Amino acid sequence: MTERLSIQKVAEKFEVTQRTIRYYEERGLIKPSRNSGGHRSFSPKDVTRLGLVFRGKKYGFQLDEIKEMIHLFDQDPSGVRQLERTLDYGHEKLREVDDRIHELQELRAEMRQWLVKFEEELRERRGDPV
Amino acid sequence: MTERLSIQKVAEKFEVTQRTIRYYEERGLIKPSRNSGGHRSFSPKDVTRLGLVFRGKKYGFQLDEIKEMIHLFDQDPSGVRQLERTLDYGHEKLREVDDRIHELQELRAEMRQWLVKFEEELRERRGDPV
DNA sequence: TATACCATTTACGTGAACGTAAAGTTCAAC
DNA sequence: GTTGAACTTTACGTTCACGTAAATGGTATA
Repeated sequence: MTERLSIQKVAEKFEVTQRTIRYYEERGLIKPSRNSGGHRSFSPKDVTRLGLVFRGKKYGFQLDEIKEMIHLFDQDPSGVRQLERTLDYGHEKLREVDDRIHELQELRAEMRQWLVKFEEELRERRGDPV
Repeated sequence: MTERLSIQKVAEKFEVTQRTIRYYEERGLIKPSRNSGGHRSFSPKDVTRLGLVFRGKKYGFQLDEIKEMIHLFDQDPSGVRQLERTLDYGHEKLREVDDRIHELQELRAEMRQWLVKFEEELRERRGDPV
């Protein structure tokens, strides 16, 4: 009794519209199976995969990039060569994520500084003791 | 002799097209001054400001959000009330950045795990010693 | 099996962030 | 002062990630 979900249930789960889910299928990010009547039927694996997609989106990746990444995650490369190529790609993506983190930390530091400066300004105007 | 730049120079500096620069002006993100002939003339301050815009973009913020943020950065709020509101907004934005960093770190951890798994797989197939 | 509510595809619409082309104006160098 | 490159505005075009509507067909329950 594997929990198969309708498109509506999936859409509710991720708080998006059905259109979004269908669009992701259109773009080749997912391929849910169909029942006898042609309705989409989502396996837990399909749902997990969609989770990856939404996470990727949250991080600001494009759908095409996400597509590449999830194909990495769910394919079991046959040969050693293929496995090596896949690993290289994975390391590259990891470095990209590292860079993003680093840049965000720089932005954070800048904002902190700016906030501290303004807080000092506020204390002065209020005449609060330091 | 303050280094005033043409739109072309600025575009080259940031590796974008002139259209992009003009679009940012259209949207109210920058307001470079004009020379007697109506051509845009960018002061160092204008350039710095553009730098903020591109950084914001890199982090995945929308132009409207960036607009709010740079207005925050360069305005000197007059009253204490206004200053407080500005600070609140700043803290909110800082938390958003923190959240993004945290999420990216989670993604990073996942990718690391996945890479380690695949590297083990590769060693096994190669028959390498551990 | 009738009814109400799902789901399906097809296809045109939308906002953000520019691209691109046209027609005219200014600048810089000779 | 003429010429060519750089600049200006105006305005329509494009891609991404969906929104939305229409026409049709499947599903569940009384």
